[in-house]
Amino acid sequence: MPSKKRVTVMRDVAKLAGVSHQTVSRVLNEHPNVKQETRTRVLEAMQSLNYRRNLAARTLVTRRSHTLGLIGFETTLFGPASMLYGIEDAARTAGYLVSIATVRNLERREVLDAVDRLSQHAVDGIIAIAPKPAVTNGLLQAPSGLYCVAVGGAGDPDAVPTVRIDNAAGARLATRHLLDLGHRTVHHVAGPHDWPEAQERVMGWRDTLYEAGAPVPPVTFDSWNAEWGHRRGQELARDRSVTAIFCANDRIALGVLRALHEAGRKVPEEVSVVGFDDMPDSGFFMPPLTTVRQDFAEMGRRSLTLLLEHMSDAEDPGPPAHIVVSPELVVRGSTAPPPG
Amino acid sequence: MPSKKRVTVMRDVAKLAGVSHQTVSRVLNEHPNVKQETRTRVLEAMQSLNYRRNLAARTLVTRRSHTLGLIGFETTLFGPASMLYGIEDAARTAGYLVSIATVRNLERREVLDAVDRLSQHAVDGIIAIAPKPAVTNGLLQAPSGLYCVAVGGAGDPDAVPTVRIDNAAGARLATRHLLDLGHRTVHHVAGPHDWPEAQERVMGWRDTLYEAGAPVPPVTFDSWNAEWGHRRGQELARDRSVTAIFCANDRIALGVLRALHEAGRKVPEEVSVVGFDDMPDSGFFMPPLTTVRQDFAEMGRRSLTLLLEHMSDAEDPGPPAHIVVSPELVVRGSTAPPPG
DNA sequence: GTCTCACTTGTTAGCGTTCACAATTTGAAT
DNA sequence: ATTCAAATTGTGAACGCTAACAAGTGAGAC
Repeated sequence: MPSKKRVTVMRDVAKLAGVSHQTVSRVLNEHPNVKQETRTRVLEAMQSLNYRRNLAARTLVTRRSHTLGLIGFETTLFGPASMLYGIEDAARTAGYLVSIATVRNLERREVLDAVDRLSQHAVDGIIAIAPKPAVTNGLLQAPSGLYCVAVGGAGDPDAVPTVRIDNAAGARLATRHLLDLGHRTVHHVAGPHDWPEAQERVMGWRDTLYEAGAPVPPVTFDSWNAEWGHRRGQELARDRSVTAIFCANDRIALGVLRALHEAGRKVPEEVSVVGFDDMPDSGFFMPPLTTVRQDFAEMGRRSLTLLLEHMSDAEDPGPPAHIVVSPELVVRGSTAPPPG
Repeated sequence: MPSKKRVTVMRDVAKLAGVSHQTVSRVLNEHPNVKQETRTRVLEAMQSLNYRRNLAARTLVTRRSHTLGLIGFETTLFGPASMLYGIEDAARTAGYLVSIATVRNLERREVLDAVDRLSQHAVDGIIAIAPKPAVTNGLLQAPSGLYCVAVGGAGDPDAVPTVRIDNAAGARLATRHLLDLGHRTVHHVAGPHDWPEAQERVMGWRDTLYEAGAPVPPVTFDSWNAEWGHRRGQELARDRSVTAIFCANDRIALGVLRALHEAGRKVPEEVSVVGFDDMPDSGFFMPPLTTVRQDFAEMGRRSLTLLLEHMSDAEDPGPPAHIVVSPELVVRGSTAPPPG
């Protein structure tokens, strides 16, 4: 017969300490009105029995699971993965566990399904790594009492608290940097059309050109990967008037860099290139990439703080709060004054 | 007074359907002996009341939370992040939610702490993304009844079921490829000394050289990043006899590539370079990187399967099962026959 | 008709906490 | 000593579910 020893439970601790189970509970929850002596006695009993409280029981009665839900999309990429890390890091110190529900696409059904799974498991709140509004809209369907926050993309700001980077400002930083170096204008390789982040970067770039009175070259939206950068880079390489290219992210920049190299156009002597994100090894591209850094982990941490605040503002449903994080330009070797 | 509407509970469904709560429970758990007609009636009632069962209550009585714990290390990197994705993906289809506990270092305390957090939340099993034995050893401290599996690194094979890639085979593939191209020998830039994965790759590489009767150049262990590759690459670039370099991962390869470029040594005409991992954009390095691909997501999925099997083998504690995944060589543009 | 057995449903008792309230003790003020 | 409030502890009753058993139903065999 397999070992059938019962796990220690509050009553066992109570008996050993010579108190009632309620007193044990009070010690556990740091209730003020427990005599110091009793407290230590209980604590010792817990220690010696190696007692751990049963969170399921606690959740059942308090309706709070001390678990947070995370809805993630493309979490294998550096950005989302880092946000996840930041979120988990902050959640731990706040006494929460994080459960994840990744969505494979941004269809409404998939998102609702993720919310549903999380809410069945009684998460106290949800953070969505939400690059597209679809996710946030899904969140709104969440059963009332579930607090949500969107991070790292767009959400309807009137509906959900958000943490996002100032993409336009980042794009301005990059564009301004290139113009300041003396480039007549700056070309842009954009991300996917339906991602607000991609659009915001386009806007920041375009506005800066307008303000500087520089001509605004046509943009094409496509995707976030190196293949697209390579494809678009080949076109741009053929145009000898192109001297500065701002890419919507570092991966695109990698592709552009290669296309330029293949076309025999030197970076940064003939063409300058700027990325966005500052991925771990961007500093080792050829040449080292000048880029706009965003601190993903910090955004994750901030989003957790925001969620916790949102949760404690239970009775006071003011307008949703928003945090906008400022990006930072990292100048490396891929930018220089134009030739001639 | 804030809205105080109670959430629908099993009893409500039972009343509406005109049955007992137990019958509702049976329908929910797909118990065979429920009349078809009753079942549909209950199902309809659940639908119309938008009922979701309270998993905390269920967990309390069944002692199974349908949640799995994941202990992760450096989850922002592509490999671990992809495993996490694969695990979550498989867990979802198996009806489990995944809770994460990342460790910031591999100290014993940190790992024990993570296990503790997860077990308090009553996870049914734990998967550790465990690059170093420290993690696995921590797992062994887990309260009995908690099933553990280690993935993507080393664990004591006698103690815990594992899923790992055949690192030695991957290294052999890479080395063999270079030797077959006609290189006299192959240099290796290793990862960190205390990572079994790094050591296994060294062994595979060294064995292949031995077998081929090729000289075995000295190796240096250091870390997994591009900076190390760059540093070591500069040394190797100075040695004109070096014609082939096998790097312990793609990031190192990126650094090596740049060092060679800076030293004016052409890849692949003068020096061939091979990586390991096949990161998303390795195909857009300059030149496109020949590398050894490992399917991280698949490893994640396999580890989940293994865990589930392990859990159902409750009464039959045979020796731990192991899955070894074979890597695959992806030939791109960074390898060619030696000059001359 | 009645007996048996399989099928279907209902009843009761927990699972391990916390909550609300009652009961007791303490300590200082009268 | 007496009193009253504050501090401390204890007592039941939930929380929403499943397990175990009891009970009712109907069909087929005699």
